[in-house]
Amino acid sequence: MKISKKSSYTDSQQEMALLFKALGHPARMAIMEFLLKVNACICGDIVDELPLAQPTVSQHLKELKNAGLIKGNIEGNTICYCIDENRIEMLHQYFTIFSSNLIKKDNNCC
Amino acid sequence: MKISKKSSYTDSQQEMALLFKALGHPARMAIMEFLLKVNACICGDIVDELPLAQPTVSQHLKELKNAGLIKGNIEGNTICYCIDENRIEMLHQYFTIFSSNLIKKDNNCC
DNA sequence: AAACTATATCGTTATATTGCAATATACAAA
DNA sequence: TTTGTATATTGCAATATAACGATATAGTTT
Repeated sequence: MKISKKSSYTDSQQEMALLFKALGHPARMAIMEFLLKVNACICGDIVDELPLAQPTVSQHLKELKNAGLIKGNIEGNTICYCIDENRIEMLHQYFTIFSSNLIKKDNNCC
Repeated sequence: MKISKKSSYTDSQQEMALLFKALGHPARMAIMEFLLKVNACICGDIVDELPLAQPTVSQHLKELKNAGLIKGNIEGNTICYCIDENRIEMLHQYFTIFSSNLIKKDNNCC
């Protein structure tokens, strides 16, 4: 091994990676955008909307929920899902900061 | 099969998913943030920075490059990598719009 | 040209993800 | 309480990803 090598990644890097990973599938992007479009919440309509079987949708919803990107609320028979605004704001902030750090600098290659 | 079922995802959903997927790994987040930190460009220093072997880093760089998140410039013996600002701006924009669409609405559940 | 340096590619192994049929759970309605 | 509806879980097969040693490529230096 060469010289140093950091042993691990920062908490932030790991947390952000989990968020991005959750968004890193077209079906989950479609779910997020569908939830955005239909405003409030929805449950099994997502199954009708996507070209996927119910268990597969359920699994994708679980992943989005684990990442904190959506919330689910049990209402009798159904479960009402909606986007967690805080998480979206977090992502928005991340790129605002990233972007402004980029602009300040000047690449001397590429 | 129930009623309709859209056959596929939009181009945008697929493209964004590819971007997020590329960012969905702590090593690649670390590379992006390292490139941001060191301002200009870097090549094999990333190998020293991360707890990964050279082929693994090379592979992660390739994925980031395929997603268009970074650019690589051959300079004699070395390759100088840097962030593609346009792609970052695209991501920033995405969440700006997403976020503003969210705020306008009022969830009636969750 | 030979040796060295930086990076990419190949081949392989281990692990994770995706998708779904079948089944379970839990509530609702009859 | 039986039937139906909505959702989750399980188990499995197919595929993708992550990591890395070995090796290839390409430029640099001597």
